[in-house]
Amino acid sequence: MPTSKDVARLAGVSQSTVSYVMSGRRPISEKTRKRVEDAMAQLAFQPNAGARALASRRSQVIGLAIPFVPDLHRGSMMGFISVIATTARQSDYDILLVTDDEGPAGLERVVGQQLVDGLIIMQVEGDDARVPVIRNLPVPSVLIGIPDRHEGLQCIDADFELAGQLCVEELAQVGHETVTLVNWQDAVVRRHAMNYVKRFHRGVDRAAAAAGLKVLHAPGRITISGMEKAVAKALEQTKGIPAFIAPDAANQDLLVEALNNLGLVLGKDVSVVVNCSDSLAERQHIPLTTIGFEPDEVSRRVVNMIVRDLTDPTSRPHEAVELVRPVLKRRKSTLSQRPKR
Amino acid sequence: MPTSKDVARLAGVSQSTVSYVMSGRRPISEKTRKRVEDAMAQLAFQPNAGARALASRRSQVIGLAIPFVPDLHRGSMMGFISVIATTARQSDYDILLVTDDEGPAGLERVVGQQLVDGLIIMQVEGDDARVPVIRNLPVPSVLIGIPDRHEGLQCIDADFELAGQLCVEELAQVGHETVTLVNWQDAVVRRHAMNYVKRFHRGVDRAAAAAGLKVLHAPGRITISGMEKAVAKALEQTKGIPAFIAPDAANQDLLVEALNNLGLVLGKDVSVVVNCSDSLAERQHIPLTTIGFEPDEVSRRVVNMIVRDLTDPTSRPHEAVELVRPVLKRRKSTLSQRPKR
DNA sequence: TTGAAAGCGCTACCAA
DNA sequence: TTGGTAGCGCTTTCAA
Repeated sequence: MPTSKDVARLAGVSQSTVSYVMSGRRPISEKTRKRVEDAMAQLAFQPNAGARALASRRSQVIGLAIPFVPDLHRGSMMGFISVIATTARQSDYDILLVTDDEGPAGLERVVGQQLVDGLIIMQVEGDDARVPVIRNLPVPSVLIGIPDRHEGLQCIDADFELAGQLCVEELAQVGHETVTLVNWQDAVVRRHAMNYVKRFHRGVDRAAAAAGLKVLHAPGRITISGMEKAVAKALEQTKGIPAFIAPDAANQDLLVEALNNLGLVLGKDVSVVVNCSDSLAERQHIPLTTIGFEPDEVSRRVVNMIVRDLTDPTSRPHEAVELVRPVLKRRKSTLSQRPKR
Repeated sequence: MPTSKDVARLAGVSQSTVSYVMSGRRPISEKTRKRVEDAMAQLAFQPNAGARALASRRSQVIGLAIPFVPDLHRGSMMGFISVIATTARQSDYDILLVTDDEGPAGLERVVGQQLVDGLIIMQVEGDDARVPVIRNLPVPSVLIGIPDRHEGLQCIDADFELAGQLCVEELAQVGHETVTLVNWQDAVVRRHAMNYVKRFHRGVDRAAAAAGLKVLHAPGRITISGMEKAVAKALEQTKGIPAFIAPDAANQDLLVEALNNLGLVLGKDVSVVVNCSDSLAERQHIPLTTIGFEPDEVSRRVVNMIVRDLTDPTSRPHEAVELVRPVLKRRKSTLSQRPKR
């Protein structure tokens, strides 16, 4: 493999000139630049990453901490990862995976070995063991998800509170007076209760209070019979035409099925609005009014945040919480337009 | 950050001794080893990856080429990635992502920069543009999927031919004389026609010939009405109780729905066997007899293949095609036990 | 069983 | 606008 020394010799310049042509860190005359670039092309030169990292103390690699148990959200996760990797490349960074089964120690390892210049942490929970660790790491990191204690950290997440609010407003607008919020399934609640689940609920409750709506809370059943019971109970306690908000993807199909089984016609006898917490694109097929997020946007923004930290030497450890706006997809046919008063 | 020089000083040995303690490449007395290890622990020493890569000419990183368009199989993909990363760590390798949108050039880049010691290529198609490129790369690589021309390459894939065969045998065993094979959806066929689609069909056709069954081919519709037409047509041409094989996940739900709509009772009026090309685990909820693959096994084996290449200096570029056996999950209730003769 | 020292290929400082 | 050169932190040969 050719080295920059070979390039320098062929171009008749010094090795440092070759280096400066690559980095652009000092002015080079058009003439020598051309000679160097020709030589590089002729030799098919590629700079050695290890040597570069050693000399410059920057690896041009970002560590991406991926969740170990991808049974929930597994589909959307993939979208995040590939967009993150693609976006990182645009700024000349590569992505190295850090799996969760190494635990927080994995983060210390890749940083300690100076394999990575920074970290992106996916699926951050309210009380996440990785958070105290990254606080003490000498590299910048950006979190996807908002931990309870996030002073001094940079986080980005979907705005679940706003999503909850929009769901309610949508239903209030067509005249509903009572809405039933179907919770996430238990596994999710257990894991993320203190995080986005809470934020979504808060958005729902506040908007309902503001609009004078009553909110019924149904548990997030994962069986059809459980769901039917929950729906029946909600119906009893609802006056006027019932309305449902179902944020958990696993429950959305069940809810529709349960309503069907009970002989309720969507958009006529009942309204349903769902929140797609993960990927909007993925659940396009659901014929419901949905509020979801563009996963690509989160990915792009998270990369931009860390790249800025990595390239801009000023403005260091500043706290920032970015919330990504949900996108509403309205399907009129699933909203009952004439609720009884 | 402490260096191996610092460790050496603290332990009162030379830097080379520290290096040999880490690599184990030469005998060290128990006494000095202890001193060095204590010093390392005391300083929380971590070797600098760049320096190590530069000096040893091995980065201990494996490049993982992930598909750009993960709309199909997106869920299972995630499982592959995390298991690959986890398994690689057991052999002290990290995983660097190479996105497909850099094209084959991305592979040349990471190898040329000596960022990676080897490559794992996911989702290889029959006629894959990356294949000619990796042939000329000076590092080992392992493919997931089998390209048409694979002389001298190391590939691993699910055994789709065997899967097709098992589907047919399962139906033959309960007495069916005609089976209808519902094709993959068009998008998949277009992309993978020459690869696993063909292999699955071959398995079906051969087993059918051997058992004296007739095979009807239905197109892989993606609308319910299209599916109903296809089913109706299949019924006309079937004598005895009809049986279906539906390998494409997207079609499986549709098929069941279409059968329902036509008033056919699964396991009584009709038998259905499906192949889950991607992840067995993911589609456990389907109440059908399925033939699928353990995605984790593919992932583990692919990593083991490349690690062996990377660590065992002998036995180089050898061709190998490993096929992973499908796993049958039988649900008696979905197989009609008394077909007419 | 251990040490000394020469690089690995690049960056960046100091001069010119 | 360019060149010379001293490292970056590790591995590995050569000697002892």
